[in-house]
Amino acid sequence: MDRCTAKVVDADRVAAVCERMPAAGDLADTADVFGLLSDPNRLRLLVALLDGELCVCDLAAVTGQSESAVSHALRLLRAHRIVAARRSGRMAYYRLEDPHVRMLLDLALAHTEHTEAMHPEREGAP
Amino acid sequence: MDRCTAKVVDADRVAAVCERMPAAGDLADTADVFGLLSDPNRLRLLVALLDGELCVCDLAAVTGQSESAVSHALRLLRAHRIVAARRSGRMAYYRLEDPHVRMLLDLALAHTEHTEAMHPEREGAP
DNA sequence: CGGTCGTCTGAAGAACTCTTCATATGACAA
DNA sequence: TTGTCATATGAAGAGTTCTTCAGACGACCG
Repeated sequence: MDRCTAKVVDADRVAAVCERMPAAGDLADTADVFGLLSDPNRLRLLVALLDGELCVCDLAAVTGQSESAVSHALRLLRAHRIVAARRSGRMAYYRLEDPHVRMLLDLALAHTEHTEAMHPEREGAP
Repeated sequence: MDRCTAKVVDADRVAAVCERMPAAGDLADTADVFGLLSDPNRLRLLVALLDGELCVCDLAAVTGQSESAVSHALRLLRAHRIVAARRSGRMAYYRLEDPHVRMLLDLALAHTEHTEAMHPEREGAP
């Protein structure tokens, strides 16, 4: 409507796709979620939490990161309600809280395990 | 075995989770894919391509980006085999090529459309 | 052939993200 | 209370990613 200002080849398809396009806010939220899953260390943390809760130091051990790094990562994930903490004395046990993210992880991991070697960094047409 | 060096609370769970942890390479690939989906403009491009191919200028129109920005984004996506180009004269028509990514998009969008307002940036425990 | 159009590319600067170090907090033990 | 442990935080630096600009390339039109 208001966008789509410049030259357009297939105006009808463009209009149809604009119709179907989710709201900017929804797209931003979705992109944020993907962004949280886009760091190998955070991904390791989340995968570790797939089978149940773990404390910070065990998460550090499993994922091979410093406890500080783990704490920072968990803070981010907690702020976005992807993990939640249970405190018991001075220990903090984290669990995966967002079922939506769990599904994304399951789907993504199922595929990368089957899809052997999808080497990036190669160009398109020969 | 070799990692998990420092203090550990629940050694058995740590060992079990380490077992189940995917290879570093697989995790890196998965994180890469999520990273490609983590930019709102790239996400818009991919969503636009869900229903079929579009040329670069129409993609620019639909997503409200400059054609240069679209071209850069498509180059990245092409390098990772997520989209593919069909050339016809001086036009380039792009389509979504990776069915795995299509599934991730479908799953993610289905959820954000249902899940009203998942506001980020709020802390965990009160 | 020369001009224009659609697309692609490289380089540069701005903006963001990640890691680390140092320190803070709050719980528990002695 | 004092010390130590598990976790949390802030700030700074290194590294990465995005956007824009300027120009290149090949295809088509005249």
